[in-house]
Amino acid sequence: MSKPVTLQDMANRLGISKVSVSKALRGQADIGKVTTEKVLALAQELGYRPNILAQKLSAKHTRTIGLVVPKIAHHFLTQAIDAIYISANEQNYEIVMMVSEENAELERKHIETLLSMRVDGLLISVTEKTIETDIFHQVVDSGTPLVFFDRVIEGQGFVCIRSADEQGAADLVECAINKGYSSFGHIGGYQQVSISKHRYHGFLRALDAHGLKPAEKHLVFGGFSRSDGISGLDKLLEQDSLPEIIFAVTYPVALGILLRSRELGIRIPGDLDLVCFGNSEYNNLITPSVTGINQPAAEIGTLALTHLLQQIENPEKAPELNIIVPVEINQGRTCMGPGKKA
Amino acid sequence: MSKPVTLQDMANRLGISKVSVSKALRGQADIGKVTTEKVLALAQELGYRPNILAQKLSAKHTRTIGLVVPKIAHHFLTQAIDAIYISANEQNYEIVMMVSEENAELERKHIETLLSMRVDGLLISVTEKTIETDIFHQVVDSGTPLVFFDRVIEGQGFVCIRSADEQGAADLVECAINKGYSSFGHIGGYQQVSISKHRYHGFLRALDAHGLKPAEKHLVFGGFSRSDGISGLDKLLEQDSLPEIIFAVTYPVALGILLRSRELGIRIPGDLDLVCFGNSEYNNLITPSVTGINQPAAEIGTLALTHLLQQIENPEKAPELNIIVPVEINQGRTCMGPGKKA
DNA sequence: TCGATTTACTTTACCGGTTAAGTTACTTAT
DNA sequence: ATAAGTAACTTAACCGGTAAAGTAAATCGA
Repeated sequence: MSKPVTLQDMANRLGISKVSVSKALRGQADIGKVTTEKVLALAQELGYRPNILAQKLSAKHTRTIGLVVPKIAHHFLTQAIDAIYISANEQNYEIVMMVSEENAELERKHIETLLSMRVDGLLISVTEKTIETDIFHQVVDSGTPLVFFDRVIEGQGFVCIRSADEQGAADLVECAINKGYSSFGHIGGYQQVSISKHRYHGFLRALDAHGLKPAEKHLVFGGFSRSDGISGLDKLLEQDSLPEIIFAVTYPVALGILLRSRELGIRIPGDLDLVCFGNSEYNNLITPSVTGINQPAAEIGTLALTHLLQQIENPEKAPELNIIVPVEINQGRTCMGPGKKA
Repeated sequence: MSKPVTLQDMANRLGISKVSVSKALRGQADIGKVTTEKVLALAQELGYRPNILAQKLSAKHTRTIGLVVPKIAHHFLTQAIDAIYISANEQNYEIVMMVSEENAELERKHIETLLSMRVDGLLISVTEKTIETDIFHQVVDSGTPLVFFDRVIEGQGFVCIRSADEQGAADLVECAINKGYSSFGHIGGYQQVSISKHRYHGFLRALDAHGLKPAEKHLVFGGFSRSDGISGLDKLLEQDSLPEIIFAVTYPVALGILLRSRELGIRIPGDLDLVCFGNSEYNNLITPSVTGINQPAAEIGTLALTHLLQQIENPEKAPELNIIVPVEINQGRTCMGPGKKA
């Protein structure tokens, strides 16, 4: 349990000042060759490791980025986080990630902690329950660059990077319409969350463009997970009829629908068809594979970091910016045309 | 871009010393009620946030744990990480996670950085390529508590927490033997990695107990990912015959085998059967679902953190400890008995 | 009534680095 | 010969906190 070696320790041993040691380690020119080599050798021998806390305390910036995500066991986020870590590493920045567990209060607490750590910037994907936005304004006002990604807060002057939720949903529904479907249902997310709203709007827009309208009874709103898909389908089954096809707000919701329908003997595709926003690495292994949307998670993560670093290096207050990254349709076997089995 | 407020700033404004401000903020008894309230009010007004770097610099410990994982887009690890974050948060510890990307050199670099950050302890799951162990010994020798989880380093005096790899593999293979299989292949991991070795040994032990032995040509060793399953199957196909059933070292490897066999028109189950160590949340949606092993990821994560915190609070050098958490078989449809289709 | 407490602060020192501003001996240019 | 440089260090000061020791005024006890 020996205390770590400090500059002073080494200085004492060599009979020089700690500043000389510090300079020698950093290869500054005003330390003699002989001394420098002695210092380097001793550092090696004693296993000297600079105290980063001390270094950062006197430095102007910390080369540390705070990352706040609602959860990590989530296909999209996992990929985005991965990309962020990789890019940050390349740029020699450290990431301190905190998980808000879909809890707005914890999210706030984490942000405070990260500010206290004097991170150079923050990357945030908000919880599904975040409503208060004053903390985010505080962050920006205090001069800390902030970029939202995926789950963003729009219209309040922030920098936001997200998937083309509305356009993607519209394209997907359009694609279904072109295959001949005319009766659509939606199992959506809470409407205060930006992605839920966008996806629902895209759904309505595409239908509207073809003179279609979903039946009130075919619309259900809830959370983003598998269980919400299960309960969503159950709610639809309480009605007197099912739509031909359901647009699910997330991939897990679609899986919930798939599972529940299997239990109930409803064939998908055939009795009921299905599209969703999102995908998973397992999709081409499940039967039926779900027709959905590929989100460029890695790209969004990298882009978010890039924009953040840009702000950090360019310390003027960034104006509101909404970057919307296009998505693509992933053809599965749950949307083959009305009444057709795969 | 205003500089953050410091104790000194507030002290100047109030005409008292910064130490008084510090004490007031921490509610120490030797500051008068009136002053304390003034300080609290001013702190609120100015949005004071203590500089954690400075706090930690003078404190003996940092209440920070370093976490090093080989990757995050990995079912088991994602769950374990999640559990670690949750427990750490409960215990008021911060986690700094670094991702080694299955790269031993990066792993080493990350560990150095974490030590430089003066973390109170380290939680490590090693890369699939880690061979050199001197850095880990350095960590322990320097007095920093260290706990390995999942991918551990055994027999070198460390504290390790992992799944019952050998027993689980043996049980799984035993179960297959009881269904009538007698010709086994293995697509395994690099043998320097503990879990690869254990799973392979469990495989051999179960076979041996029944007087069976795998053919040399039916053994392939490589990495842990889907691509390794694909290339592994390809290697087996270069031989003159396939085994009846393959034991894959991880779930992703099993998926790789599944994908490749589908491409090649090899029916699983039927032409070739399959079991593996591991599982995923999508397994019961995949056709065929893979017969495998459920690992208690969250439990292992929590346990690892618990043991680490125990060491931190109890600073005697921990003796070697190997905690092996039991696993269970998850019945899928890829091991129904020799030659049977699901 | 005077030393002993108590109250409410302040001063000093330290955590382990970095930067800026000296200092000293040795060269070099004129 | 002497001002001016230069090489190789050292000292002082700062980053923003915390702990320990010091101090002055007010209160207390016998």
